[in-house]
Amino acid sequence: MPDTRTQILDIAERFIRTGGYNNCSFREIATEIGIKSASVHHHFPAKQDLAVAVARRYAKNFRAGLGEPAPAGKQPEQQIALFCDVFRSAFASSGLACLCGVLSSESALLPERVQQEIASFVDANVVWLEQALAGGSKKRNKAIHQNARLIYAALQGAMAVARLKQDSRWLDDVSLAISHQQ
Amino acid sequence: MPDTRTQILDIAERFIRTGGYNNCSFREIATEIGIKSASVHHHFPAKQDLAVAVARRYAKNFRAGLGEPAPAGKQPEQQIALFCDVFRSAFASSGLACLCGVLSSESALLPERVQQEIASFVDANVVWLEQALAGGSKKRNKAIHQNARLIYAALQGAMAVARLKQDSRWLDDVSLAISHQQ
DNA sequence: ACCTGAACACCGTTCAAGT
DNA sequence: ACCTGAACACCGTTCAAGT
Repeated sequence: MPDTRTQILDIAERFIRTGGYNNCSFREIATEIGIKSASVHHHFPAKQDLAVAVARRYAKNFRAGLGEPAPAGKQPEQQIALFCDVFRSAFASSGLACLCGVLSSESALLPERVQQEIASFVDANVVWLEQALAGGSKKRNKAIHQNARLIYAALQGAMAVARLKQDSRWLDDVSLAISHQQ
Repeated sequence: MPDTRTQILDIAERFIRTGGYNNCSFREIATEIGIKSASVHHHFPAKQDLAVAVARRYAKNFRAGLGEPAPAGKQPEQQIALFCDVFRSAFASSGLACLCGVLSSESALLPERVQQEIASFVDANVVWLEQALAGGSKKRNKAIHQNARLIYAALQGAMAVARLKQDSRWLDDVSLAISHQQ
């Protein structure tokens, strides 16, 4: 049995990745654990503190899963395929979206600290993709820069539509289109 | 001065495109117009009725803006550029996201009728892109199918990040990457 | 047809109080 | 340190009542 703080983070992450910031309620978290909502505030004073903590933990796990920096000595195609597979397996196993994708599209209603946390996670992902596309070398050019953004944006968009239509083929098709253009 | 119903639709669309479904409140709409929230329910009995009406009107305007079906006799590159520009000019002029992109990433918390409305709007967009990529001919193949999905997903994702970072270059970069791979 | 006030169960947040 | 009950202003929704 994880401690209360970890339970709160787990449940909050699930709520946010399911339906966004407003779908994550202190009262529902409390009910699921079996405490009162005021007790959740003891661990995370305000909702933005909880969201920032969820985002930090999520980013750390995501980076650990990918390997950081992008593992050298592999072909760019393999690394890009690995990146795509993170999204595809998340959808296949849990149906949960990327925390980042959900919160990005809600950014206007997020506290600024939460926005900044999500923004730096996006940056980290794009840097990873640029490393992967450069194949471990130091070269960076406009094509790599734009292509990394394209891949990241397309996966976020495809994840959203796959969840909307409950159809993993959207993620499959976009992953294939990405790999074909390498 | 538009009628009350139109005012409600206008304000609701702005709220949803700013921060999603939960960011759109009957009470706030009512306050902005100068009536009571119970009066808004006279025009739209439940929130899902309002959301469906907003989605229908939005989809109609979007299609009218693009020209439907994709105007024949133009080069695919020009038509794809046109599609990208819809997103870029929406961001530049109003900072508002695509209604669809916002609601897609929240789909788990939407009433099913709203989900279906958004899903069919996505379909219409992809069909438009497939027509554009096929250059007016009847030919459809896997590459066109996947590419249309890639373009749509990438623009939705890029819009989300552009709003998160308040940086239109994300949309510019992704539009360029899309045009380069044609 | 259009609007309102009042009620209901929800929400985040605060705070004094308990252990 | 961790939890609670009670209060506050918010939310969608309903409904009887007004014009």
